[in-house]
Amino acid sequence: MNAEAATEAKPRDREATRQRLLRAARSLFAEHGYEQVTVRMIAAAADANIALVGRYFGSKAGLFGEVLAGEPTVARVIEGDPEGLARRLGEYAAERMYSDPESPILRSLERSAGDPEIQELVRERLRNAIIAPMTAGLDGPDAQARARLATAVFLGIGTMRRLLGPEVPTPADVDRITAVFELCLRPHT
Amino acid sequence: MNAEAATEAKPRDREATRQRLLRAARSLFAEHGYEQVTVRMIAAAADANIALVGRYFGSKAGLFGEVLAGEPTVARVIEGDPEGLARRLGEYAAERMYSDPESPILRSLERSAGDPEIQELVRERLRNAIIAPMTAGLDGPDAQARARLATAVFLGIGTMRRLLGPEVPTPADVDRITAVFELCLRPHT
DNA sequence: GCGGCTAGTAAACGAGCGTATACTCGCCTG
DNA sequence: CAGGCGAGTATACGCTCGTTTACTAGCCGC
Repeated sequence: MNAEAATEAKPRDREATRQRLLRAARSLFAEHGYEQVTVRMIAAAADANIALVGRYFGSKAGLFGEVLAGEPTVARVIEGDPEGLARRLGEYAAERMYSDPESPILRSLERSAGDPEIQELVRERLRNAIIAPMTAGLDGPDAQARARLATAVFLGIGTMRRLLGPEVPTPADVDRITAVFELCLRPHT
Repeated sequence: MNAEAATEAKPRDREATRQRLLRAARSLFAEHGYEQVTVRMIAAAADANIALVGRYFGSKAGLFGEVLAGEPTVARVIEGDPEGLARRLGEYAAERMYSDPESPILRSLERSAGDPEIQELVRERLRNAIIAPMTAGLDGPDAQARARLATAVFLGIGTMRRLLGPEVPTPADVDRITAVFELCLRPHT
């Protein structure tokens, strides 16, 4: 009757333990950001030993990198027809402003920037997984600058939500945010 | 001939030392954010003893709070006629994206959020010094939501600049960013 | 001229961190 | 059934952090 089977049985299974650590890390990083999460928290959440983080991922930074790499969350929003991109971004950002049912790792991007190694990981992820595919769907020479601006708005909304707490978005909010994204992404004034 | 007079003479002057610590802290916090700055760094930069931080400001958090309180930087941009607010925000954000000649403490807002006490300070500062005065210049029932969105864009641009490095803003960028702020602040669609 | 208030100093403390090491135990092969 | 490989564990190491304490030394009023 004690805390034996938290989520599922735990036989000696390297891969299963690895996955538990990965899932726990993903959840915690998304919730609190890289710096605020300790390997002890991750190990406890995964019901695993601290040393296994080092054993399976080399280091905390390595684990974070693997979490980032396995994160498909935003691709669904960004890829797809460029026509509805602004709308999808608007809805996603508005919903993110309200409540965060699934925890997207994107949320940790803005607040994980202490260790230079981590900053490099975040930068690369930001470029390759967000700005690059977004730029690919745009026309014009300043496509990257526009994608960058849209990403800035996206991150900023997340930051505000984190700092000030969620706020129920009205349909008007979604429309306004969508319009902002459209303006960011529009080829030229 | 050794490192005696770094910037100015240093007689036993409580107030002067306090100010040196305050200035050093302001600069470092703005550059690296709260978490990344240690009291040892501050004391070294101020050419003062570590213990004085505790003595004069109570704690590192207290020092940060005093730095925040004495920061008039953004008021100049936000206050003034609401007509040109979007333009001023646009120019400031664009310039901030490019280069940061004077170091505004605002930059540390987004990345200083670990300690709950600090988060509370940042939240309060964000509300009182940015959102509230911005809301005051707007009309309509959703004025605060609009100010909040504009602030989100503002912070997001800062975050991007910090993560990806500065990028030379073209006049078109300034215009686009200004248009974004106008859209954020406009009463209704 | 000197005693006491006070600015400034040096050093250490305790806690928390990421990481590494030495060990135990369960399972699977031969 | 015996042996060993590897998953999992307990624990400690080294470091840095913010903070505190005990001390030194300069100025100012009497």
